[in-house]
Amino acid sequence: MARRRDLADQRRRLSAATWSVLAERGLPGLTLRAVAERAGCTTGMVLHTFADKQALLVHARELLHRRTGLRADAAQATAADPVAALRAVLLQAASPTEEKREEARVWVGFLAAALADPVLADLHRDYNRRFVARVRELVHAARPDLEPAEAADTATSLVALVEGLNALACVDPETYGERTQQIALDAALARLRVEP
Amino acid sequence: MARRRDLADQRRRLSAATWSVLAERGLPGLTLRAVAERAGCTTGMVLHTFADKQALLVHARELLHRRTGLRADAAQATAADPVAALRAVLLQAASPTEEKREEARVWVGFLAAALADPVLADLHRDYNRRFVARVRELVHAARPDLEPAEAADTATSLVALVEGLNALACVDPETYGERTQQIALDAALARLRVEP
DNA sequence: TCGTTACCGTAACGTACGCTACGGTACGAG
DNA sequence: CTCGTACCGTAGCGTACGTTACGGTAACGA
Repeated sequence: MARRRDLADQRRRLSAATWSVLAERGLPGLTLRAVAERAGCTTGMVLHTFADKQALLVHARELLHRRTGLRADAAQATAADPVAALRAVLLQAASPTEEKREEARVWVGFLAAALADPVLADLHRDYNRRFVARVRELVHAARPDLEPAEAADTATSLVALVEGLNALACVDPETYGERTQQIALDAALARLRVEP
Repeated sequence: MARRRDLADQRRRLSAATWSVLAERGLPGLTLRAVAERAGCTTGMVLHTFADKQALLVHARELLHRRTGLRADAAQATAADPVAALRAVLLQAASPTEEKREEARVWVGFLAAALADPVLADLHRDYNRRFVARVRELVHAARPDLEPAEAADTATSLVALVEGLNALACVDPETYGERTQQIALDAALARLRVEP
């Protein structure tokens, strides 16, 4: 036996480097060499940790989803009432701050990559459906009187609004600033507080 | 003098080929060779028509914007009342049909390309702001009683919803089908019909 | 009809990519 | 301390990219 490595930690570091490069240089700049340089290692180490580039992307995508999921759990848990929980979950999924906007750029990059890669497309679809399901349950908790179909439509609408805010904030953070995103979300949520 | 070419037509054809490749193969598959093959010519002809790849992308982006703008004009003109005009403009900007979904994939591709290319980013921001301005005026026409700031917030919200529907329909057309998109838009527009 | 010239296809250049193979190196076991 | 092995950096392979240069070709004026 010889020296052992922390494989999980390496994968985590390389995924973080992948996000960083993707946010900064975009999809065309996401090369194994760039990821290796950002992680402070070589392409040899990257391809000893992941079988190929797609495996790296898949792991980075999964880890990103898990991270946002945990953040959503936290936001949901600390909220006082169901409406506040719904608002907290949606707000943290949007990208008001610069840090979140970087995450939104990563999200757009993965979305564009998914258009050419069926595996990434499956992941994207799965994860988005899970997010819709979470929002749907929160909508149901906030407004138990709504029909299931109505709650589902509301959830897909809210998720679309959030992802639209993310996409637009990527390229025009001035128009889609923190205040604007909060106002947009609160306006959409206002329909849940009063009877239609 | 010798044979003359229709430069504008060539540019139009190559831009159409660019959209087609971008929708089908995604951003990584958008190579000059693929565009040339789709257009039925060679890379030599492409680079005699455009100075370089970026010029081709910029032209394709501008033409796409002009096309969607004209379609929005048409939708707006045939509507009976301001609310109907607003609804028609937003619906045609969303992607209910398969044909529109292809356009949405192109839109996502350009968005991702804009994250790495400042020129494309400028175009994207400009065009989106113009779309927001159009929607803002339609909102004002539909609800003249709203404060300007309120109308602006409503417009940015509606645009975000539409683009979110587009982005999500790209990767999950089942969840974000024609009916769902219409319901989402109508629900958002319902707030404009009644006094808050 | 013929020469001129704008046009574009062909071929190849340099570069950077994903990926592989091999050799050196550092660590844990004995 | 020393051996053996798991690990990873180095170097380079083949490929495909954007771009360029040049020669052939087709159309227009005369």
